[in-house]
This record gives sequence, C-alpha cells and structure tokens, in this order.
Amino acid sequence: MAGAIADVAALAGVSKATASRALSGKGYVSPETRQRVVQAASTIGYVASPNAASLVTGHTKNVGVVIPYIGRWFFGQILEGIEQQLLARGYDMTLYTLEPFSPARDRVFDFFLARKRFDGVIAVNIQPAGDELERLHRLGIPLVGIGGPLEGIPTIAIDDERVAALATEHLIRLGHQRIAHIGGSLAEQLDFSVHGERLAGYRAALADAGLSEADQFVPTQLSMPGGYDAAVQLLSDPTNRPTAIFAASDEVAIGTIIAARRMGIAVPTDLSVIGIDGHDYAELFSLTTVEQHPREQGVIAADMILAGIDGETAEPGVRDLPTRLVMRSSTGRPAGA
Amino acid sequence: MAGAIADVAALAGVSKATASRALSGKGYVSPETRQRVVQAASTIGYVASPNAASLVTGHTKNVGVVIPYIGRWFFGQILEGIEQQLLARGYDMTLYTLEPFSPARDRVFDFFLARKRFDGVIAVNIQPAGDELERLHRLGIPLVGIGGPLEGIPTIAIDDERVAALATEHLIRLGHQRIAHIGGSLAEQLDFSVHGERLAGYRAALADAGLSEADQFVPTQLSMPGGYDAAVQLLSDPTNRPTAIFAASDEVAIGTIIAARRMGIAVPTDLSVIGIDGHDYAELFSLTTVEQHPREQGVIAADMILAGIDGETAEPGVRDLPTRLVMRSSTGRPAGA
DNA sequence: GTGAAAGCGCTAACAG
DNA sequence: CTGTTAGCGCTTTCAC
Repeated sequence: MAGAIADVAALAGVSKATASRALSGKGYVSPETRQRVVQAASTIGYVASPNAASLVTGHTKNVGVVIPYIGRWFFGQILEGIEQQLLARGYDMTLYTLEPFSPARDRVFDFFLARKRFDGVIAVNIQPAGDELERLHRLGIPLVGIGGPLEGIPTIAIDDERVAALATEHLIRLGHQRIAHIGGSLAEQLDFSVHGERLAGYRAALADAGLSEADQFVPTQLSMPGGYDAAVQLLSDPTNRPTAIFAASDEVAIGTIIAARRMGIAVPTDLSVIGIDGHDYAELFSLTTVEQHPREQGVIAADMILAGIDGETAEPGVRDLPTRLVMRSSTGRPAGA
Repeated sequence: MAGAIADVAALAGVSKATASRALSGKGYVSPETRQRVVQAASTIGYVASPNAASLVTGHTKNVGVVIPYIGRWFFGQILEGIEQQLLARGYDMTLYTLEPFSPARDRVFDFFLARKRFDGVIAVNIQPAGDELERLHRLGIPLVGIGGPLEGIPTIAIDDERVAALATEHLIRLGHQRIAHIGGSLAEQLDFSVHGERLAGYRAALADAGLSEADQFVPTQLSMPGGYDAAVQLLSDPTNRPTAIFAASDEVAIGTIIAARRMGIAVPTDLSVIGIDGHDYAELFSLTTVEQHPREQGVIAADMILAGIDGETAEPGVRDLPTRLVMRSSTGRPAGA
C-alpha cells in the first residue's frame, strides 16, 4: 500500500539499486538523481521496510532490553533514559520484563532473544542464572549491563558498598550511635549482590566507628510499604529504639518516615533517616539521600550499546558512576548531641 | 552461526519446505519426519529468523505501544499488563514514549510506526493532534486505545465523569458540604479530556446536592508533589478550609494527606480525602479510592489487539471498564456530623 | 554514476 | 505427505 522501493525507482525513472543508494546515502549518486528519487519517495509516501533491509544487512536497528520490573520508579527512570537515547538514533526498543524467578525466563532467553532480532541487548539488574550468561554471549551481539558485574560484559553501576558506607558515615558523623539498616532481603536478591553490598557498606562503616555491636538489620521489600512495615517493627519498642535509620532505597526511607510520624516519632528530631536513589519524591519528604541518577544510567547504557553496534569494542568490567549526597532535613543530630 | 532452516533440512534429510512445515506446525508432515526435523533443529540450535518470515507472511509478531510516560506508576502498570499478555502469545512489545508536546511526535508517527514493523498498535492516553489520527489509520493495522475516545478505534477506558461523581457523592453522603477538588490542569490535558471529565463529574455531584456554590477546584500536576503543593495552598487559610477533598488521582491524594498532616490537620478527623486509581500505596495511607486497575486494562488491550490481528474486527467505540469504590479510613464524617 | 542480477531466510503455492 | 519453485523488499557486488 505504502509502496515499495521499486515504485519509487519507477517514478523517478531509475533502477531499484540507484533508488536504494539515493535514499540510504550509501554509494555514489548524482545530486540531481538523488533529488528526483527523494522527491518520488516523498510523493509516494515511501517508508523502507526494515525487515527486508535487515535480511540483507544483518542489522535490525532494534535493541532488546531485559529488566526485572517496569512499574517501579527506579526501573522506569532507566527505561526512559534508554528509550530517549535509542529513539534519537533511530533505534527501536523492545522490552522484556524478566522477574527474578519467573518461569518465563527460559522463553525469553531461548526464543525471544535468540531470534537475531536485535543489534544489541541491555540487561538491567539481571543476575543471570545457570547458563543464562552463556546464552547471552552466544547471541554474538553487543551486550551492556546496568547494576552489577556481568562476566565479560561492560556494565555501568554505582559502588553500592561505598555508597552505603557514605550514608552510614553521614549518620555517624552527626553523632548517632544506634543506627539501624532497613534493606533488601538477602534471599531475594533479584538483581545482583546489591542488597548484600549495601549491608556490607553499612557494617563496614559501623565497624570503622567502633559501633559494631549496634548493628541492627531489618530485611524487607524495597518499596514504601516495605519500609513502613519494617519501621513499625523496628520502632515499636520505645526502650530500644535506634536514633537513625539508613534505608537501602528512598522508597523504603519514605515508608519509614511515614511510619515514624504515624507512631508519633518526629523526623528528624527523634529519628534521622537517610536513603539512596534520588527519588522524585525525596524532596517532598525532605529526605537526605545519595543520588544515583537511574535515568542517566539508561542514557549511558544506550550510548554504550550504540557504540558497540558501531564496532567500538568496550572493555568488559564495571564502570562505577559518581553519586552525590544530597542533604535535607531528614537527618539531624541525635537528641542531646 | 546459529544455522538457517536449510541446515536443519539438510541434517534431517528433508527439503526446506518440509522443515518449515514441521517446525511451524502448519501443513501436513508425518510424525516421524516432524520428529526428525525437530531433533535436527534442536541439535543445531536453530531459531527461526522472524525477519525473513515477516517478509513473506506480512506478520511481524510485534506490537507497537505508544505511551506518554513510562516512569509513572499508572502507565507502568498498563505496560506490565500489556507486556505480560503479549509475551505469553509470543509477541514482542516495542515501546515509544510520546510526551504531550514533544517534537519527537512526528518522527514516531512518520518513521517508527510507518515501517510495517508492527502487526498492531496500542495507543495509551494519546490524544492525537492534527492528522496523527489519520496517520494511525493509514497504517492499515489493528489499533486499540486506552484512556479515551479515539475516532474509529476501539478503546478501553473508565467513565471518568461517573467515577468522579461517585467519589464526590461518597463525600456528600458522609455529610460534607465543603468539598474541594484537586485535579489536573485543563490546559495540560496530556491524555484525553480526563481532567475535564473528572472536574465535570465533581461539579455534577455538587449540583445534584445543591452544593454548587461550594465548588472549589485547584489544578495541579498529577503527582504526589503536585497534590502536596495544591493542598498547602488549599488548606493554608484556617478560616476557609474544606472538610473534604476529592483528588483526581491517588498520588495527588497521598500528597494531599502528607501536606495536611504536616500542617497539623488530622486525616480523616479534620479532613476527608478520596482518590482515584487503586494505587499500590493507597493502602499504606488508608486511602479511600476508586480502583480502576490499569494493569488489567493493559491485559485487555493486548487481548483486543491480538484478536484484531487474528482477524476479529472489534467495534470502534469506548468500552468502559468497571470500577470499584474501596473504602478505607481516609474518608470520615465532617466534624460535628 | 547507474543498472542487472544475485540473494538474505523464510513460507506459500503447486505439483507430484 | 513431500519436494520444487517462486518471491517477500531490500542491499550489494559487479559490470557497464
């Protein structure tokens, strides 16, 4: 209906080959001829079929993205970054959600990703199980990861342990001695070792300050309700209550703050809270946080995959992105300090 | 590398055609032959190239989704629903974010969508400007909308006016007389007439109760910070304060509650709040809301597009989905009632 | 600079 | 039930 390149060629009075060259810009075509072809294409409303082109060139102008969730703020930000960058370069983004222990995983790896439909694949917070990593490599296309080390694959991430230590040290520096950590359950490490690394950073900071006995870790889901529940549990005993909480994500921190206030505990007067992420809503809650700019990570990942497609070979290994401590009123000195 | 169907055919000792039939399940193949072909395919690690198949069949097994934002809860839910359903049926989902007044719109319509890469397109809360609607129809493939009427396109939605009236009536029934509405700005109707319809429903309910003079509408962004800001503005004058607020979305409602509590106004004792959406976090804030199940809307939209691809012609027009009022403690009787 | 021809990998007639 | 043939729409040698 929209017309094939043969129609354009006919209308312009040239061969298909010339039309192709004129439209793609590859190969020699005289300016006048090109002009005529372009003209013909536009009057006919011609749009090239990428399928046909892919068949011969081997390039699909399509990047696959594998991600554990779409609906969560953090992942949504990453996706927006990737998509924006891909679109600007004329690439499509095809999305697969791959929940941690979903049975659909196999199908995604064996069927969807294996079909030579992509020029590259971005794996967001995917901890490959079993031979999934090998299957990724077998695709024979550029691969980029976000969120943790993937053997043989260039990955962008933040240094979770350092960031956690940074946040904890901030609380210590304010004079807190009883600092609890609400973080992701180690059993549910959907992504990489993130949860464990943040816990490790927290513990390292405590140890450095000689506060190891004060170690108090409550695992929960990384969401506002998760933070709420954990905080209720943690703060319900008035005699044995921490003065500060390091939450593994801003959502958790916000849930914590909500719970605390509902329990009559003032933030930051009676309880200091610090989170990680730089969530859109952090400001609303005056939340001190370590920003990690997920959207920017998406943009960078897209750039890297595009470079890989263009033939630039990137070094495998983790590239740690800078983070920034943004102080707001949710951390304060402990009472009496 | 992974091998073409010719290799499979050779290994199985049959022709390409037979191999194709055996693997696709279309056409007659003897059980033994099929067995041999399947065997050969699996030893060789064969995966069909969808591009080549598309070229001849005209089907791409790929659905395009156009949506204004990815990172917002509501849209994320819709996407999860669509993706899950598409994946189960062996379809890919290619995603385009199309912000309301973005210059990228043209490229998406003229280039990305026009390339015969999709068997169908789902348009989520896209109010087509100018000839965008015509361009959609020109694609000549099944179209499904979510969120508002799209001429000539089957659309799933909720009855925004009714839902708004429902929420408002609930507050009226509790005895409130001074009911304000925090909703989307009419100027920024990114999606359809949603904002206006919810406002209309609110006003209709007030009018029915003879409360028209009490009409108080504050436009804002449909987010927690938006709700917060609007609430601060609305509640700052203690002498002239509404006893109830109908928020156009749960995020707005939550922002409102946060602001109210921070201003020392107890919810629901001093202020009743009701929202719309059925947000994951509504329960955390004990928020009364009208659930509209965006995830389910995504599933249904995917089903409809799949049916359309299978040749079933759906009636254009809006299909209103049921909603449900979920009462929690965020609405209460006005003081003294 | 341009055209003719081959072929990417697959499926769809059509014979047999 | 299976093989042969043709061709989807495009890009790309290779001649001219």
